[in-house]
Amino acid sequence: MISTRPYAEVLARLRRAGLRPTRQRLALAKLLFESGDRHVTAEALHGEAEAAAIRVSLATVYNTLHQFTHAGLLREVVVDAGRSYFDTNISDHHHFFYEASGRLQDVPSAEVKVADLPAPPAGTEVARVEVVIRLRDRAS
Amino acid sequence: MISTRPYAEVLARLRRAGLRPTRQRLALAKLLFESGDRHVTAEALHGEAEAAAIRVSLATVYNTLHQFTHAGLLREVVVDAGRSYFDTNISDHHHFFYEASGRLQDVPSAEVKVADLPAPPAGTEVARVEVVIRLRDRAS
DNA sequence: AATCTCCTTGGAATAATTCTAAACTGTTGA
DNA sequence: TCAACAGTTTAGAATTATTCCAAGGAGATT
Repeated sequence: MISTRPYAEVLARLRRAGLRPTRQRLALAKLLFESGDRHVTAEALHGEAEAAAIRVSLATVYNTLHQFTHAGLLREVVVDAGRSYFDTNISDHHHFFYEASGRLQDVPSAEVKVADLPAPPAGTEVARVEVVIRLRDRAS
Repeated sequence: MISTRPYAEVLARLRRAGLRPTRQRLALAKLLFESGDRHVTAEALHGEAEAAAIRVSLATVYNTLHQFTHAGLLREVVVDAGRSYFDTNISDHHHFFYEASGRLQDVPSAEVKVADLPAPPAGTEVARVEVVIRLRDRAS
């Protein structure tokens, strides 16, 4: 039964990433990774934690999101000035961005073909190619 | 002679965009549009203006960048959390982003092929497709 | 030149994020 | 089991980028 060991899975995930499994990290990891692919901001995750009666400071939420990102558990996506989104889907994929609502949505990499990329300038290498499809409400 | 009417060109550009050609807008437009394709932040442009002995407040730089963007003279590019870049190249193209230095560089749209875009969700239309090639320094 | 509207300004306000120093806790080794 | 260390968390201050505001200034039109 999963419910008898509710933290086993996220605990293993943290250990694999070499992160000390503290209460806060376990709780945040649970929120992040146990409900499918998500795109959260620090504020939003902090709000969820509060709603779930988990006491975590906003600073810790920021720390944790960045640590998870460095550990490869999350991906940071920048689409909106002055707001960072963290994506629990770390596989190769792209995004729809709803400009009106600020919502992000995954687009499987299979549904977009990016070809003929120019060679990276000397001394650099490609860290990632991001495709953002910005959507606006259709007038009509 | 161009030098006898140094503002004629930017003045015409502002008029075409329906923007009242004030001293500040003229000066900023000159900085922006008379040296090829550029990617500036508000702070950077404000610094340039100061260096050129043009007295403009930072608030006006922000106002102007947004007005130019709405008028189609600039394009806003978001690649870096908490920092907006304004691109004087408004033609269809993409970007290299040097993560180490925060520099942006144009990539002609002809050099990247994006195909098989998924259809935009119902009620929306594609405002723009942005491809950002994130570069890191090559370790070696 | 009068007038109207739009623009610019400095400074305060806001928002997102980072910093800091002190208190706390998971882990390790005895 | 417990001491002790290193890594973690915290509240609140600090920082950064940007926006807001109210008042004065300046293009445009007559």
